[in-house]
Amino acid sequence: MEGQFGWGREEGGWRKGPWTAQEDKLLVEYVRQHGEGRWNSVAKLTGLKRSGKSCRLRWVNYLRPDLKRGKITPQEESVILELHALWGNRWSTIARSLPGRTDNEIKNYWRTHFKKGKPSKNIERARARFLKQRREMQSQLLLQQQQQGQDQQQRQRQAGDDHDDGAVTREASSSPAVSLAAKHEEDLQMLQQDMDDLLFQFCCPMASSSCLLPGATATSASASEEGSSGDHPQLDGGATWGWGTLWNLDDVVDDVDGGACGGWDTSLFPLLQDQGLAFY
DNA sequence: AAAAAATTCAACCGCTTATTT
DNA sequence: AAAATAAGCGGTTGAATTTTT
Repeated sequence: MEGQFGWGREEGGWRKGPWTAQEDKLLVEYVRQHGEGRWNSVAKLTGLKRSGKSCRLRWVNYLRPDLKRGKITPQEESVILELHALWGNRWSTIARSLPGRTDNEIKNYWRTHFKKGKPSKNIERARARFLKQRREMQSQLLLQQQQQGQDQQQRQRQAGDDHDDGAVTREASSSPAVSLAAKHEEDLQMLQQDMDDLLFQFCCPMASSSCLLPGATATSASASEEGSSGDHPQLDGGATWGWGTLWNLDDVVDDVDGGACGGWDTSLFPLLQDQGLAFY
């Protein structure tokens, strides 16, 4: 099928380009026998003419059995958006929260769907999903509150049968149920603010001054749009998207050891927690 | 119907970080 | 302790595919 093109020929002893089914088979068999790792010995032991680097990449991004094939779901997309807002282009870190997805896949997804300069239908769809998700959370919360209110009234009535006073004020100030609800609402409000900021960025690309991150400075914001040299960074009118401010967090979030995310209140992202996804 | 443009994504590269010798 | 090797990461590329004109 291939080989007739320049792509896929040998170079410096190593084959390059797309993998054939036979090559895949060899690699899979190697991993079955020897486990993951020691990629440089794949060539020695199997005769496969691929560099260790290439073998590792093929395994990690394509052959691994725990990979989830198929399209990114709306839920996954939400997670990607939230985590990218948190961590910027730390694709592997983001990937850790999406079982079965590779950093490469997420990176590709982000670039094709949300990269600046491509304000497309995709963004509109994402926006619509954001709004929908928000509405759902809102109504859910409302329902919860109503239910809690009813419970409370009931309890008050019961308490009122014995002692008519005191119970109400105590309830309001120290009941765990109430403070929990308040906390939840606080979280929701903060999330909504985040979403709004995000949407604002989506809708008003030129308004780059606002920043989600406490303590983030605008110093590097205008300087370079995430490092990519000026190939297609500009919108038709010459306006650039303001992502730089939002996404380049390396200076802000200094992960001290192994990608730990110091100082972030994870309750800001209830979506992730609801889905049982891990924070680092 | 076909040519052009846009999109997708697997695989590459160079660089950094971790591990081994 | 340091040099060598391996693994990991993020940016970029370009062939194949899909969509638009």
